[in-house]
Amino acid sequence: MTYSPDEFRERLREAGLSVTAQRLALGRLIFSDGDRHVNAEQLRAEAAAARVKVSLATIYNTLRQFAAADMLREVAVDAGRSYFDTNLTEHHHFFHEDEGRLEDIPADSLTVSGLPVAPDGTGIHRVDVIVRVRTNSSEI
Amino acid sequence: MTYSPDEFRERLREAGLSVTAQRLALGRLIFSDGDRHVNAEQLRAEAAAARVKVSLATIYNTLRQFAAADMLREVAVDAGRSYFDTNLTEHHHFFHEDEGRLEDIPADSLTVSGLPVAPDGTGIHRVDVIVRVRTNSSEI
DNA sequence: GTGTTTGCAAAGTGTTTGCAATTTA
DNA sequence: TAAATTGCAAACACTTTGCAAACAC
Repeated sequence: MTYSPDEFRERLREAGLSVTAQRLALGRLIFSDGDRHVNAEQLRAEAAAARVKVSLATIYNTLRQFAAADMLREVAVDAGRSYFDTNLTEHHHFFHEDEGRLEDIPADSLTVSGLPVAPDGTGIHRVDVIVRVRTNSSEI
Repeated sequence: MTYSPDEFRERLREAGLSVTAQRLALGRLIFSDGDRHVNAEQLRAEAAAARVKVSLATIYNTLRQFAAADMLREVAVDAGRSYFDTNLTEHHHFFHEDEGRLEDIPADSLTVSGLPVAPDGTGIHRVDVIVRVRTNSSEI
């Protein structure tokens, strides 16, 4: 996902969030570069590198708020950390277990067929496919 | 998965784990009832209910050791908790988001086709399909 | 001006670890 | 009796929260 500065302000307003320096700065870091995956710690490092002054608490709150506003999608791959994806279209993920890194798999290169009916009283909210990959042990 | 008492002792030895009262008791709780999903907190509650004396630290260590010994498979569905599955055969999961509960989807009722090649230098370790379901909002 | 947001530090959750006492092999 | 395991409490990683000061509208 990518927003123009104006679109992004607009998007914040739609979400009922006021336009603050922190949200603009984090939004720029998160959304300026096409589809990507972030977690709080990475974002803190990027903010530091870009000399953006934001507290870690605000980073967490912002990620949560953006996810609640459907500007980010949370991806559960690791019991330890939360990852957020800027790509909101249907697609799946490679998870590099060695590096703790996510990579998109375009929706059309992978098909889930024969999806079972959801158990009684429930409806399908989402289907996540995580292809866990590992670095090949070096060969001769 | 289910083990007879002797099989279970044997399985522990294969894994290089000594046979202790705690591992037997937890093993009984985990593996006595066909395929199931556990997390540490649930197991603690079950142990308490069964008047099994085990510390929470031992529960965590045991779950980790059983997973390392391929007696359990860890399933990542939630950034908060770790879930462990006794079903080691190929299959997938419903995750009941409202209840934080896993349910098996038999392997043959769902097919993933067109699996992409793993990125250069990596190999596929596992493919996890999580079908996230939610309780239907009550209708009129 | 009023309500929202920020940042800090403190608290919270789930998990791991150091170490003395206990148990297993 | 040597090595492994347990339980406790302390430490840990990640995340959330309470509240006063700062900011948006």
